[in-house]
Amino acid sequence: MTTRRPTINDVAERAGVSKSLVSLALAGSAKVAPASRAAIQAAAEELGYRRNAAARSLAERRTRTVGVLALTLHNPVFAEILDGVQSRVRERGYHCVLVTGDSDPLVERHQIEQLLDLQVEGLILIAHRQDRSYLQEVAEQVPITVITQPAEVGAHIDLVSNDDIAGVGLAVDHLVALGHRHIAHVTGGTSSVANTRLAGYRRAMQAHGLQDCMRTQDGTFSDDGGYRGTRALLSADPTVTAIVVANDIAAIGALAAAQELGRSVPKDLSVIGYDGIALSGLRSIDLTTVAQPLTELGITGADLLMDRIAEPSAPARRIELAPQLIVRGSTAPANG
Amino acid sequence: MTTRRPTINDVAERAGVSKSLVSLALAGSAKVAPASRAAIQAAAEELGYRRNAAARSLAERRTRTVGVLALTLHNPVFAEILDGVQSRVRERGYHCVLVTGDSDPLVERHQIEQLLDLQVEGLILIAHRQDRSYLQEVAEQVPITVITQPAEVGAHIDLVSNDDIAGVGLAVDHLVALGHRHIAHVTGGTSSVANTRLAGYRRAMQAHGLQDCMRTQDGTFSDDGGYRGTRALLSADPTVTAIVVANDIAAIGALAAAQELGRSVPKDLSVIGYDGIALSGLRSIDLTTVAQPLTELGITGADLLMDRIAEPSAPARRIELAPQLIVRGSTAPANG
DNA sequence: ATGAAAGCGCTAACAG
DNA sequence: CTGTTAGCGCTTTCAT
Repeated sequence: MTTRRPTINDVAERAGVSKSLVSLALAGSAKVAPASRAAIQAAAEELGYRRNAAARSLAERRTRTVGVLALTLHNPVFAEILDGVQSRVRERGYHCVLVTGDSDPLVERHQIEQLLDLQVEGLILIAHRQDRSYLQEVAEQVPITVITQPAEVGAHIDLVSNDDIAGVGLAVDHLVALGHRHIAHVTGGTSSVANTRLAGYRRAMQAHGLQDCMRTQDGTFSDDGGYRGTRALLSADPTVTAIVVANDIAAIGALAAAQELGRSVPKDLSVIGYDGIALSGLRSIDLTTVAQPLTELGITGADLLMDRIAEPSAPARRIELAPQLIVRGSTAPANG
Repeated sequence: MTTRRPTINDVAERAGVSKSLVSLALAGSAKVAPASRAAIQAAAEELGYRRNAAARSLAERRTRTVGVLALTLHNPVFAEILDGVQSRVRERGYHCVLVTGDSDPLVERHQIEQLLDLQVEGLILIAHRQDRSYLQEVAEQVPITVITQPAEVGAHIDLVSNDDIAGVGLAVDHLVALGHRHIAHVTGGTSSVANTRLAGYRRAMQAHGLQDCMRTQDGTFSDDGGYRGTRALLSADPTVTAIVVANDIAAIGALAAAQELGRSVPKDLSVIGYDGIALSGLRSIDLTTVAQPLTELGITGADLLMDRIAEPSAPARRIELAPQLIVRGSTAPANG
């Protein structure tokens, strides 16, 4: 620990060869004599040698590293997307450096700058908070793939998202099929994701000729937002029999609000979430939800980025994945 | 993006000075003439220059980076600890590289090796799965701080953990005060953390003279583990009136199991969790729990590591933080 | 206050 | 198959 780390020179000296040969051997080249290879391996082993990643990337002029920014680690939805991202990135021979902005655009931007300093070869942004022009600027330096954020993205940026319009449609369809008409929406706030889900709600309600029954209430993507929104909604309008909440975490808050107001779920009130996090399936929560293909979102995002790194001038791709309704115990027929 | 990134030489040329001066100016040295400084700043700006972290660490022979390994990102308990770690590490002028082993010891080890290749100056392990001898070996190369894992740690390794023995004691005390005697424990499995909590349970029960009422059931630290464990327990022994579950996530599973078996919580059965994750406070969960000072655990861990990096030969420190009982709606008087 | 020169540890041609 | 020679982009003496 106190002593200097062994370098490739130390290994070369000990093995009695040149350092280039050590480099070759360590890279697994076929044209190193078995004897030399063995000597080198032994020397490296004995010395506890590990190559210096900084020196390596400097010499190779590439870092084999991609930066990944997740909005927050507190919502498990990101852990699930990250599973996909990390596994695929590693499969393709790159490393991930993971950072969060804790939902704060400034921190987020600072983190992105850090990643850029690290000379990441690409950037994956999972539900970022940056504006289009900044992203565009960054995209000029390094390929970017955005996961989950349909709007706010400029040219040259690859994108994979879930089809939220269709997803919220699934939710509304399900409720309508159960006989509900007074279906309200508790929103996720003002982000582009929240807006898209709101738009999906409006479109679906209209498609069912239910525009006169539309009712929206401001909320956030947090437990508390869902709780407050639902309380306000139910107090102001007791005719509501079903609520589409902007995400699962907020829907869990909605469940609590309903319970406090004496509305039994699903008998008196149906509640439906969005995301499909593992949590929603916990038996004590048992939330009907629209599941995004979370891991696949991550895998696809990683593929997009790695493809672009391999071929930077390829045209930008926009992929939309299909959501899936998971019916659980928080929804039931109206007037049940 | 296609064009080569500007280097310090480009900046120097453009500003009409030597690259050493650029280096000095960028480091904020006072002995750079204001005029040169301005020219350099302007040139850097125009070129969109950012210094290459790899080259820098190579020249400086330090990376200003610490590696952080978290057991998994799926349990939000780690997000909360990480908040503390990251904020303090950054405050002290270092960067974090965050990785997970997804609860798999092999993946975990591979990740640690990666971090070592990156030449991190220190390692923070949050609930790792490595054995003592491997850790010891790594600790010879780089300072290590372990968060949350009381046992399994050798010499020269700093440590901060929650006092789980006392924590489980708090839980048992609370239940005893409510009149419970048949207090069972659903364990977290075989990890050292799980063992410590089990030991805490046994000790507390004995302290109350309740050794004859002790009842333990194998579980895991997951929702499912809590669910299965609780089902098995309740089916085998209906006299149990209260359960201490190994962590919050598993306790949420326990809640569901109780409900399915027709035991109403807290009326017929008290359930208490461990960790104090935000989730446990959600109104629809409302779990009584023993809260660890999660953020503080992270901050303290970061401090320990940074202190040791600054002074490698200081004696190892072991810090234990005090847990705190949070009484919510999942516990109530016995025979209520 | 500024520049020249010497590396940091490694890879990558290029000769043999 | 193996060694020599150049850097990669930056910091850091050491002169001036």
